[in-house]
Amino acid sequence: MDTIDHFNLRSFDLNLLIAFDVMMQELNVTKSAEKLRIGQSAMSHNLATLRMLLDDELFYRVGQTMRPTARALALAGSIRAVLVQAQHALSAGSRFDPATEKRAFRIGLTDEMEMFLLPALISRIHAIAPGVGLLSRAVSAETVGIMMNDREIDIAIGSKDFPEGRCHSEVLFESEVVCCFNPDLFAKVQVIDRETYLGARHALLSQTSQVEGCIGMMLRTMGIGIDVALTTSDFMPVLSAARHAPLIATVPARLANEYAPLFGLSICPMPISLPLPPVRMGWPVWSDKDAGSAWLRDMLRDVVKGMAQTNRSIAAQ
DNA sequence: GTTGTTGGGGTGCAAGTACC
DNA sequence: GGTACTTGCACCCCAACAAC
Repeated sequence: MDTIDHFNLRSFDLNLLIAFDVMMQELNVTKSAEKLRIGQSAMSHNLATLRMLLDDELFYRVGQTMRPTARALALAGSIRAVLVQAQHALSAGSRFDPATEKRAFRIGLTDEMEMFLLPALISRIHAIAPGVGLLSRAVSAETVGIMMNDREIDIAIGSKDFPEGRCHSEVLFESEVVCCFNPDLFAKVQVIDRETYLGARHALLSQTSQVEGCIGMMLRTMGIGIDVALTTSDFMPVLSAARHAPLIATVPARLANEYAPLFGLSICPMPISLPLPPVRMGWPVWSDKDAGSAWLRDMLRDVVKGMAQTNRSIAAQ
């Protein structure tokens, strides 16, 4: 059995491991500090202490982001494992062993998130937690709070704010939309510029009863009106409509990149900058002490992080 | 046992630096 | 010029220790 050098460990503030772990997730000193609820300079001091103790730069700056060194990458897995184990040990009465657990989680997702996240999430869960299942429930901004309150879902993902006080939330990733169009139906158009966008008819997504959808609403609040020919809650009909009619489909970039080519559609950046809310993950306060729920949140963070890394490598090629 | 002193650790402020 | 990170310095808190 391994022995523990208590004397040496005593000289190492274990909070530094938490700082390291958060830094590995955020790769940003300011955001890590916010997450730990300390000042940005305190976070920087923590990093400096870690660098001195571990005799490695750990994170180095590249432009506006921080990148982990090989040593940091090598340490990340072990440190995360130590922290997860500590959390499990401390959450009395609430243990969760993914390898043996038989349980179904209920996740509230929009149609977009279902297509985007679910395949990668279930693939990851299947690999490490064969007894865990997922039940996807459709949610909207109007229903998410009620469903959490009624314990119909363990976790929800969407772009709307979650009811304050009754649940916690955190940003999973930033939103981005692009324009998709059938080049055969838009003669002489290579790129959708502002003038073309405003002069065209549109197919949009809407999670509410509003015909104009959230994109149309955002544009209206900016004093811009567009001609909306179609809105649906499902993005596949939106893309299909753009394939068969001279319509511009404004859809999330993540889905456009994957599915627009299947419909023979061209993809262009959105010519008008929109204040899109980030995609957030929310969970009810009653699930705070549920180790399984915490595990699922970690899975989602990892899946999103993995997708971001994949996108970065594709962009770099 | 109580009180005062000292030193270490953690944090924030502010200035400096690097990068876009 | 704006944003993000680093660094030096000062402050505060708290534990350890000494003096009474």
